[in-house]
Parts: sequence; C-alpha cells; structure tokens
Amino acid sequence: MKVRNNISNSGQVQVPTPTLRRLPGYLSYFKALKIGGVEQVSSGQIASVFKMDSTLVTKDLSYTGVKGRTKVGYNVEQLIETIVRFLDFNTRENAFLFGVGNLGRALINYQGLQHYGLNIVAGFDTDPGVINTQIRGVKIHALDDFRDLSIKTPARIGIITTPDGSAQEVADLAVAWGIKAIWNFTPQSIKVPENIIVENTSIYSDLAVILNKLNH
Amino acid sequence: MKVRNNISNSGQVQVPTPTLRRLPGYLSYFKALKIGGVEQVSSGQIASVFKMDSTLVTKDLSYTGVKGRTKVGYNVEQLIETIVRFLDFNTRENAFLFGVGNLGRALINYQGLQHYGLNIVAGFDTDPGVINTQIRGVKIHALDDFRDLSIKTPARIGIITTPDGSAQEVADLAVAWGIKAIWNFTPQSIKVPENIIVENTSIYSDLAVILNKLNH
DNA sequence: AATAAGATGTGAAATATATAACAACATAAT
DNA sequence: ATTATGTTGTTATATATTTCACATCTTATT
Ligand SMILES: NC(=O)c1ccc[n+]([C@@H]2O[C@H](COP(=O)([O-])OP(=O)(O)OC[C@H]3O[C@@H](n4cnc5c(N)ncnc54)[C@H](O)[C@@H]3O)[C@@H](O)[C@H]2O)c1
Ligand SMILES: NC(=O)c1ccc[n+]([C@@H]2O[C@H](COP(=O)([O-])OP(=O)(O)OC[C@H]3O[C@@H](n4cnc5c(N)ncnc54)[C@H](O)[C@@H]3O)[C@@H](O)[C@H]2O)c1
Repeated sequence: MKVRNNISNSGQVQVPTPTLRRLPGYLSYFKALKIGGVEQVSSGQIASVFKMDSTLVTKDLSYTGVKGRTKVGYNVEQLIETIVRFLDFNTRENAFLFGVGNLGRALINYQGLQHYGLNIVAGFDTDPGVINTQIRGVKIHALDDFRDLSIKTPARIGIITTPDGSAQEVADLAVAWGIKAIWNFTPQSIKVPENIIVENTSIYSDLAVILNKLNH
Repeated sequence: MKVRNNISNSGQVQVPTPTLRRLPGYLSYFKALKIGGVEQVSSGQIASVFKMDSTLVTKDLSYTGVKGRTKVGYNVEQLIETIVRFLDFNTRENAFLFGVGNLGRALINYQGLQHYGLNIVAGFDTDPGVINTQIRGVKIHALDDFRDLSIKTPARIGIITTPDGSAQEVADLAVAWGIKAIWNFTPQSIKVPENIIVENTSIYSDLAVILNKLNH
C-alpha cells in the first residue's frame, strides 16, 4: 500500500517561488525607469504596469529587504541594487552550454545573460563543423575536451540545448563532470541524482497558457 | 481611499494554471514512451519521472478527461490524443514574428512549434539585410507589408523577439493590426488594451530560481 | 501647528494548490 | 472461486499564496 511517492520538501524555502519568478520582471522595469531618469516609484505604479495587486508587489519587494518610504515610494536605484544582490545577479556564475544549434547559438550571442549573473564560458557540440569555432569569444569544443576546461574554468551550471533525444546522455555526462545545476531547454524530462538541481525551461508551457486563454 | 488595484479574475478559470503548465511536460514524456513502444503508463511512473506526488499527476490528467484503468494505468496513445486536443495543440494557430534576430531566427527554425499548434506564417524586421529573405519557407517582411499579409494569412498571435527597447512600439503595432495575443520574449513589460492577452516568457525567472537553489 | 491625504508594511482572512486518506475496482496468484 | 495486491479517482485535509483590513508613517495644505 501507500505506493505514492512522497517527495519531502527538503530545503526550507524562505521566499515563495512565484515571488522569485516575478522579481526579474520588476528589475527589468526598474532598469528602464532608471534610464528614463525616474528616481522614485510606488507599489501602485508597479502594480498597474504588471496588472496585479499592489499589496502583492510590496510583499514581493519586502522579501528582498528593500525599504520604501510612505507617500514617496521606493528609490529606483536602491530597488535595482537590492534585487540584483538578492537574486545573485551580481555574481558571475560560470556555465557550460551543450548543443550549439539554433537556440544554443542564440543564448551564447545573447549578452543580456551576462548582466544577470550568468557567464557562458564554453560550448560543446558533436558537429565537427561547429567544433573549434568561436561565438563572441566563446569557444566551442568537442565533448572530450571537458577535462582541461573544467580545470581552467570550472562551471556549476550546465545548459542543455541539444536535440531532445540527446538530453539525457548529455545530462549524465555533465553530472559526471561535476555540474551542480542543469538548465534544460529541451522538452525532454531528465533523470539526475537527488542532489543535482534541474530547471526546465519549456516554451510549450507558455504556449499552452496562451492557447487556453485564446480559446476559452 | 482603497487605491489598490483589484484586478478581477474575470474568465472563470476551470483548470489551474500550474496544471496547464505541467501538461506539455507530460505530453513530451508520453511521446517518448510511444516511440519506445510503451503502451501503458501508471501515475506512479509518471510521478517518479517528474519527481512529484502521484495524486497530483492523476488530478492533472483528470482535468483533460482521460480515463485510466485500475491496475493497468493509462493508455499512452490515448493520453497523447487527449492532451493534444485538450491543449489545442492539434489546431494550427497562425502567428506573426517580430524581430528576426538570434532568438527570432531560432524560433522560426524550430520545427517543434508546428507540432504544438503554432504556425509562424511570416516574420517582420526593420533590418534591410533581413527583409525579403526566407527562413524555412517563412518570408521576412518590412513592417509596412502587414496589410497584404493580414488579409492573405490572418494571425491571432504576435511573437515579439525584437530588442527590448522596441517591444512596446511593436506591441502597439501588432494590436492595431488585430493581433489578439502577444507572446513577449523580451524582459520588457508591455502595456496593451484590456482584452489583449499577453504572455511573457522570461528566462531570467528560470535563472533566478536556479541561482537561488544553488546558493541557498 | 494641525489636519488631510496618499502610501507603506504587517498580520489576518480568503483563496488556490498540493498532499493525504480511502473507497472502488481490475488483475494476478492461490 | 477467492484472496491479495496495485492502481485509479474522489473527498478531505494541509500548506502555500494572494488578497484584505488597518495601523503607521510622510508629505502637502490650510
Ligand atoms: N530553436 C528554438 O527556438 C527552441 C526553442 C525552445 C526549445 N528548443 C529546444 O532546444 C533544443 C535544441 O533546439 P535547436 O533548434 O537549437 O536544435 P538544433 O538542431 O539547431 O541544435 C542542436 C545542436 O546540438 C548538437 N548536438 C547533437 N547531439 C549532441 C550531443 N550529444 N552533445 C552535444 N551537442 C549535440 C547538434 O550538433 C546541434 O548543433 C531542442 O530540444 C528544442 O526542442 C528550441
Ligand atoms: N538571444 C536569446 O537567446 C534570448 C533569450 C531570451 C530573451 N531574449 C530577448 O529576445 C529579444 C531579442 O534578442 P536577440 O538576441 O534575438 O536580439 P537581436 O538583436 O539578435 O535581434 C533583434 C532583431 O529585431 C530587429 N528589430 C529591431 N527593431 C525592430 C522593430 N522595431 N521591429 C521589428 N524588428 C526589429 C533587429 O533588426 C534584429 O533582427 C531581446 O529582447 C532579448 O532580451 C533573447
């Protein structure tokens, strides 16, 4: 009896995941405000931009420890600094990227990531036509080169953008090399040891939500 | 007083959003099972793959109307058909894509979307070097060409993959052309009329979750 | 100076989501 | 046939998240 898996919620999460997921959106808005020369912003303004309740905004912001002033609002500069620090977007976290195809290439080219704490230090691919090329200073390697690289520039994050079918084998490899967190862009679900972090980015989930809203 | 916005949750949502977001993941797994020749699968198996509670799996699946058989499990073929129909992944929904750069090009090249209900019928860009080229049969147009196109192949979905700064102006344009839903890949939050659907796909949210798990 | 008004911040209530408990049932083994 | 076992599906409970209510504070106005 009682066959059902009971995944214990080990790590006691202090900040709600929904909050964590909303914070980068606020941050991007605050950066735009700063560029526009705006120095103060109220929770009501923020709420109207994101179409949500303003108390939720204040709750979200309170987790980061930022303090607003009554009648004045929050200081934009301070918001940016606090959130960036809170989300660890100020640390340069090294990452390896596996599968330098359409999406992988786009991610390496994407300079935005560097301003959000992620530093792709190397790409890996099986295609001889891609190996030993460079994209924005990031060198693409054969899978065998890992040993040298993980010594020179160790990375804790592995980004998987290979074809669906290769996701599991690449994940196994990455884990064997000491990768601690896998960012999986394939729709394939992958199995990893207990202590390895996996985050799946599935655009199909977003698509499902869009189609549902459109049709119902 | 009572300045706080109270966004009424109009459309009475029958299926929880978390469920909606999990279903494509299941679907992808079931498709892999089918390829592997597996005909039946139990909620326990599914749960262990996705590291979740099996009752949640059955709850999620029950929303789609699919029926499992005691002691046997669910029929894989039937699961696929039911979920595809439930998520409207069987309908070909036309979409315009704005901003044929790194990410936009990847999305057009990505054939996966076609199997998930989305049909990108045209791209738009401002770069003369890109205009009038073709990617996988999808023609890239100047922004002015919209009138002809929206008559020939009307689209309800607009995908925005322009630089951050152009997101709002492109959104305004798209709405003016009759786009009903905007799929925004920029981190920029955009303002649209009440009746327009906006779905933001932010990889920064995923990144925030990863960094949080890694560091805390 | 006193008062009014607008905004934050916090604890309580409401809602949404996930987990647990259990009944019903199909299959396999005895 | 009968019993044991594994699995679905539903109802109840627990947890997580959001919304509400209100006290508190800051600035502007008279
Ligand atoms: N293209 C998109 O816009 C997009 C969007 C969302 C998700 N995805 C997913 O991302 C993944 C990649 O998509 P894509 O369009 O970039 O595919 P792609 O075919 O363009 O690129 C895949 C790359 O991986 C390489 N590769 C193959 N096997 C490998 C291995 N074992 N180790 C390392 N590299 C290997 C290939 O040589 C190729 O360069 C797919 O799973 C897809 O479902 C793509
Ligand atoms: N590259 C990625 O992997 C990635 C990942 C996540 C999010 N994003 C976001 O996607 C967006 C695009 O990123 P990218 O790397 O593809 O940028 P990019 O610069 O490679 O592409 C942008 C394209 O948009 C075109 N464009 C500019 N103004 C336009 C306008 N007004 N109308 C139509 N087209 C216009 C440009 O000519 C260019 O072709 C950015 O907001 C970025 O933050 C990118």
